Amino acid sequence: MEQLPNMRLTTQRQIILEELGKVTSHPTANEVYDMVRKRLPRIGLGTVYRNLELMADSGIILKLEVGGTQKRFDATIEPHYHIRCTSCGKVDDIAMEVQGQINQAAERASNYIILGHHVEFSGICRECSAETIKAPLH
Amino acid sequence: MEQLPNMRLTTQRQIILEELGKVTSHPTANEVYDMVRKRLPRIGLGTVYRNLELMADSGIILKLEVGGTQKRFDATIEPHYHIRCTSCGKVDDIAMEVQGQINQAAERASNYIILGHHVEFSGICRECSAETIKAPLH
DNA sequence: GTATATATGATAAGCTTTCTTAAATGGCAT
DNA sequence: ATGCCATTTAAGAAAGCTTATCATATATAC
Repeated sequence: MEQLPNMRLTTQRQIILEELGKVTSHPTANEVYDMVRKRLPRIGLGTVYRNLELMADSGIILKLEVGGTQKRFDATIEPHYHIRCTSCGKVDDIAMEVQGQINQAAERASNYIILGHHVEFSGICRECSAETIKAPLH
Repeated sequence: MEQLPNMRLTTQRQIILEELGKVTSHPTANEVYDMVRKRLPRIGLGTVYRNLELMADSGIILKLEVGGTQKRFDATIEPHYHIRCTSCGKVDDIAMEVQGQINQAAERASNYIILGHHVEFSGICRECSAETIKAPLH
């Protein structure tokens, strides 16, 4: 989780970071790839993955290991929780207080040195619950 | 998350469930495959994946969507939190109280119908922290 | 300017899900 | 019970997502 001393700020990295910062959604690696490719058409998907991973390790961005098929990335690194719609798969930030005190509880309840925690809620978003009401007989 | 009415208890399903119940670790799909194959040598890896997924959807078992490369499965379905060692990747249960009240906080802070939540702590397990002390110059 | 370290893009490999086909099961009317 | 049909399942193949590997290119340090 530390900034590596010899990490260069390449064009690719800069543009990946910029594009990720433009959106408030939590794009998948492939979505980032699509955004970046408009400005760097010759970039490889592997480079996008490698750099998202590296930046997540350095703490510059957040990698969301949430439910669902694909992993997602977030330019906002202030600790915050997420909620995923089990119906459409969308992931939103949730504006609630981070429960810092549960780290101490975890420290007491385990043999681990606690580094942090992440909470993911699951639920049904407003759009999907509206869908369900409109078309309940599918 | 509901038990499907027409879900058969096939031999494959029964043995997958039995083998998963035998261990307290949180095996990956491939580890379950290895265990099951000793009793059903002709079972396909796809069948193991499909059935673990199906049983997780039905609520019979738990699918841990935690960090790391591979997903893990757990026969214990009572709500509980997990902790993952960032050094060796091991996942343990953590014996602390489930914070049910944060679901209400999440309900207030979002437009979602909250179904539940999961907490994953990250930390360094005792074995790995001992390693680090013994060999700090790697 | 040269040596060294790091990054890129292409490719391969690993993990997981989805699709297809064939077999098995359960219900229902003989 | 027997046969028929619709549904469910397994297995294997294929496709999708992610990570690792490799040769080449690029940037940094001296």
